[in-house]
Amino acid sequence: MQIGSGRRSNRDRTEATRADLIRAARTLFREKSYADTGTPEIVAAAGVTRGALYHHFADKQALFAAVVEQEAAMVAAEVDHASPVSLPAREALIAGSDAYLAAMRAPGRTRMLLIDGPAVLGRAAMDEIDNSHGNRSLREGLVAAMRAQSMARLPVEALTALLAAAFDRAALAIEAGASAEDYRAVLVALIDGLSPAPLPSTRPAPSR
Amino acid sequence: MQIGSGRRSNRDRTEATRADLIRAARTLFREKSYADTGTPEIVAAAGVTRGALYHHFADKQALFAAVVEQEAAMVAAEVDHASPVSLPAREALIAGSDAYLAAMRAPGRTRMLLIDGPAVLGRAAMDEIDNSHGNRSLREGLVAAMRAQSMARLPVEALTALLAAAFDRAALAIEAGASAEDYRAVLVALIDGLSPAPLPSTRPAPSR
DNA sequence: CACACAACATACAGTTTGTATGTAAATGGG
DNA sequence: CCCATTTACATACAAACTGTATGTTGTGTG
Repeated sequence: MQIGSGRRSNRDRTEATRADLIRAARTLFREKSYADTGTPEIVAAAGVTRGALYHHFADKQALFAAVVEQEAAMVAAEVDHASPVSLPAREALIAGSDAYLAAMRAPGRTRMLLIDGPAVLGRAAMDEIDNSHGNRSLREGLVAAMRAQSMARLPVEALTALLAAAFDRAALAIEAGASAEDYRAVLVALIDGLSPAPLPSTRPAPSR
Repeated sequence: MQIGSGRRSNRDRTEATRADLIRAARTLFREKSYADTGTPEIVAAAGVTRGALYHHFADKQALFAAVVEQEAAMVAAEVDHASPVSLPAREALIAGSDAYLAAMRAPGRTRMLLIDGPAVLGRAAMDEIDNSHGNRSLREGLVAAMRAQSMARLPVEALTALLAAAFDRAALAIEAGASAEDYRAVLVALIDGLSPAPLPSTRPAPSR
């Protein structure tokens, strides 16, 4: 039996090969760094040759970009899934940040998205990817909180970027073995600190 | 005339060559990325051969580490110089963050310290470098603020790391062309938000 | 002064990336 | 249905780079 060996359309071939390449590359980029992963290794894992790679992608960076974009979308999906719109603004933000930290625990994600991504694609490109996927819900959550008067009115882009940066660093620290509770407590404190008036019971988390 | 051509001691030779290599590498690493800078180019700029490089440094990474360490120390020195201990805790923190953002405007510093550094040396190594130079004053400032009751008591390591991450991202955004005022305002808001009670007149400092 | 060693310079081997070329399969018009 | 063209690959090649091994010159030392 030959699995789908008959006459495959060109579009199917392309789709399948691209998917194979991206899948193999994703696995390797999660295990090792971008620099430590060679194209011969990738194509071997994908079961094709380097010719196929360079036919479908301009270069190694382009393949990496495709992988990163997909991975960022996956993270964003997990986060969006976990923070329903029904929650009040502050709780939605905290739920979202918890979901983000949980999603970033998948092995290799932090290095790929937070370390190699900016280094290989540049921070501008990473910002674009982030803004088109993950950061959008964060920014919308912040805008909603501001509208609900539960957050100080601040430049939205800057606030989004800096909170996202804090989330990112927290994810890195937690993967490096730091206390997730500590980082969560500080993140919550940062969020709550942005409330114009102190919330009824904004008891600071106990320092470890 | 031969500049110091006579009999140079071995220690002098080593010192001079290492300095030449680090200087040339620093210039190039500030202009281009780590990946785009080859060792042939570095040694040519330094006026030596690759043999000298690999005699004094284990590999390209080790040279990069030396450059990064020096650059991080320079930044830390500029920051420490600009935030005298006489200021009250909050003002010292803000002065320090301003100084940090100013120091990071030196061309190429953000890429080298915030992008390539973590990617090439790993975030663990970068944390070690940061903690031994720049982050120390930040952490001390935070501890002082907590002691002065002008800041919520939070896990110090986590708070230091997350604020540093926000500073870093602000530096990157500003270099990318974002509004320095916006980012400064958000940073100040984040710092002020950590005060347990709203200060009497926490009027945001006029953005420069 | 001679021997040992440090500080290089040169030569080499192995990999990797991107490109150029070649081949088989698919698409589309007549 | 057939043939020309294009697409999807595979193979071969050239260039560059990194790290190492080897050779040479200068320095310290008994």
